[in-house]
Amino acid sequence: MTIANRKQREKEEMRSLILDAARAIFLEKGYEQASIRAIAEKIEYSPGTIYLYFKDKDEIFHALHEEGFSRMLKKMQPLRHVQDPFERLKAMGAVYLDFAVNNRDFYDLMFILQAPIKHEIDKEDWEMGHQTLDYLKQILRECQEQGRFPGRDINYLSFTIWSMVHGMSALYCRDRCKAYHDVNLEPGKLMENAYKIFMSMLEKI
Amino acid sequence: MTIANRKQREKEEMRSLILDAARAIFLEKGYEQASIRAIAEKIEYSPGTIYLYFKDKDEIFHALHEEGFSRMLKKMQPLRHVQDPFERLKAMGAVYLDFAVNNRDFYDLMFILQAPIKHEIDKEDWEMGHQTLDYLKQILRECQEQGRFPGRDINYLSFTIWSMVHGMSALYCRDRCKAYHDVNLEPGKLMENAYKIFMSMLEKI
DNA sequence: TTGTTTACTGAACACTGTTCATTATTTTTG
DNA sequence: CAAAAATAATGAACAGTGTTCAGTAAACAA
Repeated sequence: MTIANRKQREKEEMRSLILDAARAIFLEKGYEQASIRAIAEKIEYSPGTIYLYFKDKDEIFHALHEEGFSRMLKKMQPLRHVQDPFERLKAMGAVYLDFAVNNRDFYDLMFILQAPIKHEIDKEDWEMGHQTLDYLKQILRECQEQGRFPGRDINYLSFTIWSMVHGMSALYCRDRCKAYHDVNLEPGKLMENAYKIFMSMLEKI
Repeated sequence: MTIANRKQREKEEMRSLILDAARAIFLEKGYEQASIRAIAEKIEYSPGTIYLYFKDKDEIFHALHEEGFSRMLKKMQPLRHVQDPFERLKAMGAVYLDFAVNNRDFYDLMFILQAPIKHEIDKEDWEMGHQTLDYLKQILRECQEQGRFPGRDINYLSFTIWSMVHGMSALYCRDRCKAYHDVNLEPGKLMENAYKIFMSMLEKI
């Protein structure tokens, strides 16, 4: 069975070779500007070869999409050690924003780009997205058990919070923070302080 | 001078003929999917003609971008009649969200798409965007004069609020509200209730 | 009517994602 | 080991894209 094993391994190696090149190009140029030919050239194969490992451009995209969520989830792991649920909530938002700022193109790919989302966000494929959202809801439930957010619906509340942090991230990713350049405010400072305001609002809700 | 006048008029008519076709196609297919050839075919001219009236695809995009802001600003006009600044703030957010939901593709074009934004958001071109943002800041200042938002920085506070409503709008435009489909929550209901929560948070800040 | 300016055309260029007959390599079989 | 079968990789081709530009047609001025 060693030969079949090797074939299998080589197939996977080729896939990740393509993905490595694709990641670099996708994250640098964006979805539309990244071309299959550029990916092929980077790994020194012909364009046609890529289609032996991926059905189409969207499938490559989708693989990176999953990788993004996997990375984000990994960054959220340490949160489990934060005892107080409200502190954990605050930390989660901070991790989220940190991820968006430091993995700008991954974030864009995961939450802004339209491409592979069309028919899969309500299916199993959106797994890790749901996982993250469920984790947020769980924290909110724990907060409520401690008396916070009295009478608030967890679904609406989670959407409120998600919208807030996504809003900042999306304005950042798509360069709309520049609207504050005239008052000499960098995106980082802007986001940090806006997040502080939002958290102090959550405390008093 | 009547002949030069007519020429001028015809030039403008041609421009808006192109823009009408472009608007329909841009808003239906999105920026990348909309092709110059499709626009040309719609108005029954050759593709080359379009380049006699617009420098490139981005310039067409930019014209629609401006039109979007102009439309949004128009919808905000009635707000001037709302006396209480906090009520005006609430109404402004509602108008913003309403615009995003009912002019989804315009909103996308104005606040999410990257295309023509690159080098102009900090110049005069972003005029109407700044105008809208300044209006928000003005309302917040009036709120503060009435004792609301004590000690809060207007810039950070405005970014907090913008992020929140943009977050919902962006999640809506890019279909991420589907994450709540499993709990039978429509985007409309989601946004309405999340906005209520956010407003009640602003009241208690 | 002639000459000149203006408006428009559509073929061409360099790109894109994707397919597929052809070629090259590797593995299996005789 | 040689031949046959299976697998892998190619790159030309197709239909599409934004954009340019030599050439043509129409409108204007003399």
